Amino acid sequence: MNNFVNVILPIPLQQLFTYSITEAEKDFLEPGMRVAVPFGKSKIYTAIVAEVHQKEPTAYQAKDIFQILDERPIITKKQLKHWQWIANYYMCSLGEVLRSALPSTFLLESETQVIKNKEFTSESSLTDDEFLIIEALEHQEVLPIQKISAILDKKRVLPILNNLLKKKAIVLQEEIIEQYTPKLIKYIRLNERYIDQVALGELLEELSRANQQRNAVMTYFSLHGATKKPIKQKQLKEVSKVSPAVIKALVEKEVFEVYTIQTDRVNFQEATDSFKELSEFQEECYNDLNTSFEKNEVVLLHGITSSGKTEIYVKLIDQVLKQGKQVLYLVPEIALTTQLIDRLQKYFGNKIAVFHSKYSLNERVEVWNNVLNKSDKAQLILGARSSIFLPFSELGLIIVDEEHETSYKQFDPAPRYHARDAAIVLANLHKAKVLLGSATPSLESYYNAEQKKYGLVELNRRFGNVLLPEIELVDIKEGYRKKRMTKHFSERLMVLINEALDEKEQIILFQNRRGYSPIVECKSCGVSPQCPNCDVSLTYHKLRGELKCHYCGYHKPLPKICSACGNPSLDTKGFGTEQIELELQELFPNHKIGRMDLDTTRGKYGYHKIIEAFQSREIDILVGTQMLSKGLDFDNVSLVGVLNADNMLNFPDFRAHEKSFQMLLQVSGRAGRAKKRGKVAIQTFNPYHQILQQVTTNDYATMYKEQLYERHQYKYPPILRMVKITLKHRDYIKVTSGADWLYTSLYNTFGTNILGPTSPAISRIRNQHIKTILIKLPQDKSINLSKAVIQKIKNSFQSIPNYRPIRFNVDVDNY
DNA sequence: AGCACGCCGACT
DNA sequence: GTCGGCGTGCTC
Repeated sequence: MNNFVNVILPIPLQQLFTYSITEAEKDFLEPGMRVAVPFGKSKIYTAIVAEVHQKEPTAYQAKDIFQILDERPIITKKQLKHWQWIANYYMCSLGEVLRSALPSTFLLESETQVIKNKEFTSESSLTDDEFLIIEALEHQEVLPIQKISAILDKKRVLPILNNLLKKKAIVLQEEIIEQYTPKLIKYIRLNERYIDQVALGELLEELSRANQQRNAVMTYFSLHGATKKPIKQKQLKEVSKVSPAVIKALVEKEVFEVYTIQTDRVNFQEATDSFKELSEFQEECYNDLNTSFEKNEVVLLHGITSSGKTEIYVKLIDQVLKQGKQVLYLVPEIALTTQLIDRLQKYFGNKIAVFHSKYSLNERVEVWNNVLNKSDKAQLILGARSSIFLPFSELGLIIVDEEHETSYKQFDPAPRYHARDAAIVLANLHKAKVLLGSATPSLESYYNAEQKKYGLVELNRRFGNVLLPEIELVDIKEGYRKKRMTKHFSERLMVLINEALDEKEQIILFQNRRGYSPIVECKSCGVSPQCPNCDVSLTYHKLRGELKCHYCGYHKPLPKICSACGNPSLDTKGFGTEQIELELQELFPNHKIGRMDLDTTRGKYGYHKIIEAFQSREIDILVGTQMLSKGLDFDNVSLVGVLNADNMLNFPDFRAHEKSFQMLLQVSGRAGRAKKRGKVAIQTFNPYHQILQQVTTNDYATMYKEQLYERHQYKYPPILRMVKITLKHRDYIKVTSGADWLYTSLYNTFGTNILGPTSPAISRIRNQHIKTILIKLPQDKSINLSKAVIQKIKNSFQSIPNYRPIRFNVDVDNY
């Protein structure tokens, strides 16, 4: 009987691929294992086994697999089901899901290696390039193709290599490179023969003249006696203060032995704190949640900022861990949650594993393996959106914290999934519960709760009855008209800042734009420098004296004269965080100003440093973009200022109002903790805007009602679902005609439910012209059916030769 | 997606 | 004459 496997390859192709396997391989292979398979002319890829079967393909000859890479599945059956759901729902291939889901370390790829043929001698027959290669191979026997390319400084080296191959001068070989390197730590132990007291006495006697060596041995004993644990070489060196040579000498004398243990790169301490006593309201909320979970799979917890949601989560987590089940705690942006990690770590100690993209690949593999092995170290997983892809075996609870955050949605590349929604499906597969938590729930979740699809629990008290901050709107239209502004600060805001500084309290200022100023404009001719690759104005970054594009990374020095008219009359318009920071330094020279935005938080510990400096009160005023609004608690902040609320409100998106409300309330929540009532000042040109009014009264209910009414009126989610199609190409005419064609074909099925084609606000990025089409999925038809139609139209689109090179992205639930 | 193949214009 | 540009087709 012939045996075959269907495998998922990490490429964006819809189909699975079938390979032939031997009888022995059939007995060994299971879905979820990795195999290395030859693909195309020469490459070897890592694939995941999806199915083992006996159905021989008829249209082609299946190739043999190259190698089995695992002894047991590294992907669980539940994961494979979950992947399938994501691929179907978000209209992408399983291969794309695979690429996102698996740490890239697991995806070994072959690299072609060039090896010299030793029997080859007739070097005279070689061309110059060929000779260079052979010469390089004299020094180093094996060279990857890239190196060859570098040596010759040419891109196309394959023809040359083919000639060498013909002349039998070289051999090619595909090498698979294992990327994961376990971290090994050196330990020291005493040679067995000195366990005997007499032998030990003799040893010490023998070392009586070697003071340092004796010292090292004595230190070993005191360490060993104190901890009874294996002793690291490093530790011994540090405590005894001897040089490495001393230890080496003892090893050579066979007094000490060195051995290595593979360790995890990330280790947490044991738990140090016991759980906090819940307040009366928290306790009540906790009980409500448990009651709600009896009836609902998903419960939405709407708890105002500082209501102590985390403490309630902790109690729920503990309850689930005690049943021996795993808990996934999703957070929007893990790098911002060092405070949360610290807190959870105190309660759960080394049961926590953290998973996010700023971790190194090796660290991610370790977390993956720990989860797969159901290790004690990974009972509670704290992670960003991609942690829904970890190989859980027995998930009991998923917490989605700050459920409304947009960073749960992946926009590029595919799979364009929403981690909250994918988490609910994942929980379903595990029969686990989901808790969505937020102070400002997304309309869709609140709607689902209202429709009784989710349970709903509300928590309206701040912990310790701290009052909600007092929010005032400051009209800056007047201020500007009467020239009463101090740079970008209104009189009122200046008063509040001075008051807070006098009281030695800290201040957070929020401006949702980085750089110095978003537009540079010539006062003589009105021309402003644009990015050559994108359809945007360049942002001025004063510190670096540069004009920068925030979309493609293009940058150049600020020109002295206008490139259009030649006059030295360039001026800046609008302002970003950098300008605010500089203004503050001028206005408050005796206070320390900090800035937190994408530009200052690069690197693994970028955030950490700034947050710590602010927490330890080294910084008095912190200026930042929206990243300030996420999950940070500072106990000495009495004032939060929003410099301009209008650009958010006027953003051209159906969710602009909802998002503004959420962001403003979240930033406001940073004000006034423990001690006293905080103050929030929101500067705006339009203080009568209904959203701003709702923010001042913390009126979620009215905001929800009004926004939902509008969504009904204009048929937007959560009333309807949407799919967004994005077309991109370098040729403007090509995309435009493609978009028109697409509109016409979609019109037959969807009629007026299609919006577009439109050029987005930024219609060209990295020299790619963009067109978008929005499809509102009709309520009266099945969503799957509608998606099938879209898929069919996509296929026809791509079979038109002229449109084939146009990039075609489908984004389901593009919000 | 990646990669080979093949066809065409710009240079040693 | 070759190098390298990119359009086209295919991958079990």
